[in-house]
Amino acid sequence: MRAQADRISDHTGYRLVKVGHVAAAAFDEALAPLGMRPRHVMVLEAIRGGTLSQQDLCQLTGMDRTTMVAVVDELERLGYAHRERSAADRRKHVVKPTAAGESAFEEAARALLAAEEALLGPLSAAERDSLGGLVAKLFEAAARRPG
Amino acid sequence: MRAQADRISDHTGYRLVKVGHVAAAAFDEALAPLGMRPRHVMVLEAIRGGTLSQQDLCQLTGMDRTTMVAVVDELERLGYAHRERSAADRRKHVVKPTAAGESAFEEAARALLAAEEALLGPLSAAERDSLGGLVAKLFEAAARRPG
DNA sequence: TCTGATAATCAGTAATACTGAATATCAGCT
DNA sequence: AGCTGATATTCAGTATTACTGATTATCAGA
Repeated sequence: MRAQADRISDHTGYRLVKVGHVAAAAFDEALAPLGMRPRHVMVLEAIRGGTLSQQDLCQLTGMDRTTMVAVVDELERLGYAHRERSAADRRKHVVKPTAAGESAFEEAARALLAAEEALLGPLSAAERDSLGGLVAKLFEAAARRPG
Repeated sequence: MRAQADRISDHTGYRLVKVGHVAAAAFDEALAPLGMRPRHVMVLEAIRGGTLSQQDLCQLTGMDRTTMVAVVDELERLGYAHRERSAADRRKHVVKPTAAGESAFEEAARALLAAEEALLGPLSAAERDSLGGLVAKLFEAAARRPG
């Protein structure tokens, strides 16, 4: 009747935090050869197709506006994107991918997928599906909260 | 046959990172009224019973030695622990809890448990068990890695 | 043509986690 | 006893992160 863990480090919450850190480090490492971090890939993904200002990108990704300035700076420096002033609203900087940026995104997406494969390697296919569903539930519940 | 998510933000790996952040923030918030953070509680927990030096605590918790100095400083300032020079090895500072520290740990453990309850609230009991098992597997696999 | 709001940028700040150096002490060898 | 290399703790300094607040340019509406 008593399934409660004694030590804090045996609790699911603690382990969720740790696994999140490990996953974040793995994704950083997977993208390091490309000179990017996950946030850059998120932006490259978002600007495929759409015409998005930095502010739009902030809302889509949850990044701070000042962080977004730096991320777009870096994507420009890498030759993966460039800013254009919006003709409709000249306050806005529309961020557009370059051809190199589009293929860099493809490569980064593959690298992230491989890192995720390695991360979830200890789990069977059924277990991964199960984990995906459970984490999605927690994710959506968290998204509905103020934070 | 194709269960792969299109967007990065739909992947389990990305969500694991996010959920980890949310959990960490929830634990910080739960302990804020006590003037502590999870790392302080980890140390308070470890020093119940055992006779541990700061170095021992570093190995148990994974914290850096310089971080541990600050954590023990803060526990002393709160009146929850104090350093004693080890008689056996005078290089070592044995960290011992005060009576106030022991009850503060109990209260902190309750606060963390409540925060975990809230975090896992969206899941049924069966789902929590399932998540706990899956996260434990990932956690142990990560612990075996060099990082 | 004002007024208040919004977009992007920049400068400065606070927190985090670390590296490397300094000090004190130990354990083993001669 | 005295020397050598290693260990425990501490401190100072560094790099990174994520932010707040101020600034400039532009917009939309009275």
